[in-house]
Amino acid sequence: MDHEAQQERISKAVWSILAGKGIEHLTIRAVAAEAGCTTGLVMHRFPGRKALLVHARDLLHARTRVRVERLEAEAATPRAALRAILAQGMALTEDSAQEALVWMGFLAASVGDDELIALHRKNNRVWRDRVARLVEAAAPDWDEDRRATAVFALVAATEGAAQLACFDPETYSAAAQEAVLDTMLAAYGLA
Amino acid sequence: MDHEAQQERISKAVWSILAGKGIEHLTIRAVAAEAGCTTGLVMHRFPGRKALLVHARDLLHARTRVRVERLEAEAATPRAALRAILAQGMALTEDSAQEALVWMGFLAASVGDDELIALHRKNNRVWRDRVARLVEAAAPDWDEDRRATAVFALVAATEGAAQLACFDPETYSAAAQEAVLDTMLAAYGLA
DNA sequence: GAATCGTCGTAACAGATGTTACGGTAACAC
DNA sequence: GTGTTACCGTAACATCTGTTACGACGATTC
Repeated sequence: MDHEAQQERISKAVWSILAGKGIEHLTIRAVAAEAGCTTGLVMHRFPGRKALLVHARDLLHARTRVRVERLEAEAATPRAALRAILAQGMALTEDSAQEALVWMGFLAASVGDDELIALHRKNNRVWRDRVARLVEAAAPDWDEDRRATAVFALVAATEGAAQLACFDPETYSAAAQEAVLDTMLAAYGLA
Repeated sequence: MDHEAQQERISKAVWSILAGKGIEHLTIRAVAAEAGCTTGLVMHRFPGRKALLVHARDLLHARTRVRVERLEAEAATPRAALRAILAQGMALTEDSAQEALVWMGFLAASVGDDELIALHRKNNRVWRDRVARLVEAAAPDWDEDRRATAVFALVAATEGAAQLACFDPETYSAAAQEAVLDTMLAAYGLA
């Protein structure tokens, strides 16, 4: 009856399949089975397969936004906030490792699709701007080039680390990821 | 007539589709069309679709290996070699941006597939070990933890930067990527 | 109580996909 | 010339996929 709740349940099924089986197995029928409903309901809630991806992506983006905003609000200093939100983006727990897989699924689905690429760019720039804002607060006297480079390095390293870790957690443990984050923040003068 | 040459041509078609249309559009027929042959020939050269992915991946791995070994041989110092091979892994040119997309396609195809994941881990550890060897040569007095963390950071940052860049080259230009690499090497004391 | 509307499950459909089987063709051996 | 073999293109097959259409069921309204 509650359409929004149904959409959310279906989007969670999309995440689950993306993380567990990969984008190649993301079919309407698989989503319906995972969500515990029929393909009919899925198609009544979403106009098509791509809308499924878009909504699941938007929802995940919104979730991480509130999570990150809470971390930011709870942090004592901009530097603590910076570290907290970057750590949140890595694959430190089972859940965040799965999220990294989901993001990768969205990314893989975006190749060759202008609409999804545009969506990715928009969301990713929001993320980068958030990190940039915190870096600016943490080091207000830096010039723009230095800030931009540090932001790029931090965003790239955390994203890359998450990806490496979720495919080879033995080689790249949670402790190793945190060590990377801490040494980078220290090396760039943001610790 | 030359089976190996045919396999290579077909694998290049796989790369092309992976970079241009994404893994979801990687079908036998699309590969055959891209390679300029029939699906019959593709299936005579490869036992199935997954073998297509595996061979294309192995071939790309071998290509980057010889490229990286030449860069390493031509470098004057271990630090120069380190920078050269890491730069090679970023999306600094149109070709390397496409390669980053291809790697992502392989990665996306590996989700939920134990055989492909194992292959990815093996190849990726080879890559990490190569970086580790150069870091060790560049900073022989470091303890193992410090080395491992630096290696992880460098590998993660370059891979992450390549991924960010190939989806949003305006925001993450080649110059910005090189700035990230240089500042990271400097920050970790490896410049 | 009858009509109407929203909700959703079932089934169908057209097209695509991986894979297999078969047939033709050219080179080669004798 | 005839048989044999390797090669590969065509077509078929079963299955899967996204999407659409239709009908049943329940609530609501008059």
